[in-house]
Amino acid sequence: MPDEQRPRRPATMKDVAAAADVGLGTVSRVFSNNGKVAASTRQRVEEVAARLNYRPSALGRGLKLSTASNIGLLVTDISNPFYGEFAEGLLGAANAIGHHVILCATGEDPATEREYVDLLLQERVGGIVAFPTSENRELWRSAQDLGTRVLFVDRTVPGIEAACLSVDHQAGARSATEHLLALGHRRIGYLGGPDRLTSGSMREAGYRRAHADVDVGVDERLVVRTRFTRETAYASAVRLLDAPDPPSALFVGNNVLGEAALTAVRDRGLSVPDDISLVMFDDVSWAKLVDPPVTVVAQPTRQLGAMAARTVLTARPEAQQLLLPPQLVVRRSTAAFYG
Amino acid sequence: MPDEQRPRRPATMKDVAAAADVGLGTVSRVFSNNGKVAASTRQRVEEVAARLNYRPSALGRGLKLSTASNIGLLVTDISNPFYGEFAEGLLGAANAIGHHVILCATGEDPATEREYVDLLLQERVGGIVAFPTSENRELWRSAQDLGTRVLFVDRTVPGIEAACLSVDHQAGARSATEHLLALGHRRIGYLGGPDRLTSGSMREAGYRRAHADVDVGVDERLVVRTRFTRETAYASAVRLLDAPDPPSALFVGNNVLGEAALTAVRDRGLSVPDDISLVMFDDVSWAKLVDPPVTVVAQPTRQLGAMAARTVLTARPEAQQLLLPPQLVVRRSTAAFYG
DNA sequence: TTGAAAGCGCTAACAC
DNA sequence: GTGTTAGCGCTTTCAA
Repeated sequence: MPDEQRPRRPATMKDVAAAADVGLGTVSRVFSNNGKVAASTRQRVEEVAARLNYRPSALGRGLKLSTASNIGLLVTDISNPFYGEFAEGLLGAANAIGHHVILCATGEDPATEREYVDLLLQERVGGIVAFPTSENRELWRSAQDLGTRVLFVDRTVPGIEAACLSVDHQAGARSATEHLLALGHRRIGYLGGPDRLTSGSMREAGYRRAHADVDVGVDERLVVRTRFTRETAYASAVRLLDAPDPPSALFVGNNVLGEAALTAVRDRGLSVPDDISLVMFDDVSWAKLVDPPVTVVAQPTRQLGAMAARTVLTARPEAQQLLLPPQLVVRRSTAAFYG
Repeated sequence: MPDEQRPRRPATMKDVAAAADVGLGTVSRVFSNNGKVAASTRQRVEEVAARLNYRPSALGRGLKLSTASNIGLLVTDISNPFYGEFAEGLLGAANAIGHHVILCATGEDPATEREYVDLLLQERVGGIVAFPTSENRELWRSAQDLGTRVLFVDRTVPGIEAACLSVDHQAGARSATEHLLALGHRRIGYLGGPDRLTSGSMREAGYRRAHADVDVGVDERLVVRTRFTRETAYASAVRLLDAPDPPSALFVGNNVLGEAALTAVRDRGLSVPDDISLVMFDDVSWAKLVDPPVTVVAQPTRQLGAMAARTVLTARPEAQQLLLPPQLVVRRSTAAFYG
């Protein structure tokens, strides 16, 4: 008995055409679903194709149409649950319109970003959905010049006109801060990301705006910006808590920072919300799981992802802004302050 | 002043060749880095290419070589932090060897899985790394017949010989259960996934094995299998806790189940570990954040992902098993039981 | 070391 | 309705 036959070479359209005794065009019409094909012919072709284990090559098709039908997703860290949620939403919507998603994680590193975008451009993706570092202006311009749709999420790149999808960070931060101010807090710490990032600076602006609205001054020693790594975030949180005249409340800019802050608070032996109130941007699963559950600014993360998938392929370079409202979810990590 | 020039059509190798006044082959040699090219020629070509904003088309290249240099990753839910960690590890390693990753999420649905694998096959990916549902045998066989490398992770598909990478679920579950038994627990609940999944049945086997080793019987009413959705998991956890003679300890099979169990325990007004001890498979970030921190069986998740990337493209169909050891991390959710 | 040419699998335009 | 054909952008002989 001979070796089981394992075709090294996948069947091509030509093979199918020959086996079904029809022309190449006919097979193409069957699989691309346009043009007329007699029902009987179609059936015969499909049978033959199934027998040959034929799958149309996206490579051949893409080359001919000179575009691949997939989209690139550029996040900073897919193990961050926020990006996980976003990706899940994006994936579902992309699949619904028949597009594959190529995933890239930059780790906030501009060089890695450059490398990945270059590769996506080589793949001739139809569009790129990105949480960009704020660098690489030339690169993004090249991408647009090449005809690749670009949709930024949460952040922008100075000098680049591109569609941008985002939650209203400023409004979210403002409502969180207002919540704390209304509870009587006057010394509210802010732990945020690098202000080079749009989302970070908008959140900080919201925090300041809320203070200004009620004529409370911001103590600059209580405003700390840090990179999104566990170590630096933790160190920054500690610095905030150890300030000479420490804050009675803390507003943290995302879930990674929130983890760090919560850990630091615990390590300090402080209790939430008795010693310090806590509000976090992003409603990740653990916010409800810890004790007390954390008051958060919730983003419609999954919808954001789905919307990105639906938007990116039609994104016009003329800056188009899509702003979704976030929502304050009050839980038990925030309490009234009696000075 | 005329409109800024935005080439609708990306420059091709031919354009570069013409502009640099060399042959097509020469340009190809420059960018594919094989064959000899004079240094001066190379430089000229590179300059011209940069000026034209040229990027080699992966489509053309893939068609010619009849394989795309990317790999498909098929998870069930990328918003699950376990898959996020895994993907992060995979991405890093794949990037290091110059491969793109196409991400797919099945939601444990065989039909969705079929759809995605079909698409990956059409894309002519070099390999597929999958956490498969246990169905679709024919599909996986087709994939292998087409010459696509397949690497299963954590699970297998009946009837398919494929390389499989996994943590030693049985050993992990066993050590978790032994830990509880050593603490004096005799009624240990098990909340696991569907036993159709290899990982689930291995974990259950480990749980049973630990009992057998010390001659403690397993009360079948304390063994509950559930789907990985929040609702069903929560309902199952409640059922376990409300059993007539409830368990004094609980071993849960993954982080989603763990979330559900913890929530159910809280809603029941029980306290951990006084009323019930808890061990979970997967060391996700919130395990350290909740109070008390949860004892877990930690997987080297990121390494698993990196190893998958490095393995998949050489994976031989002859079943090859790679088993990594998990590690019990004792924290404060488990305590001695004094019957 | 370089140029010319064939062809990878597919689509679309055209002829029948 | 269906067959034929000309490329899409690239790699790779084969000559020069």
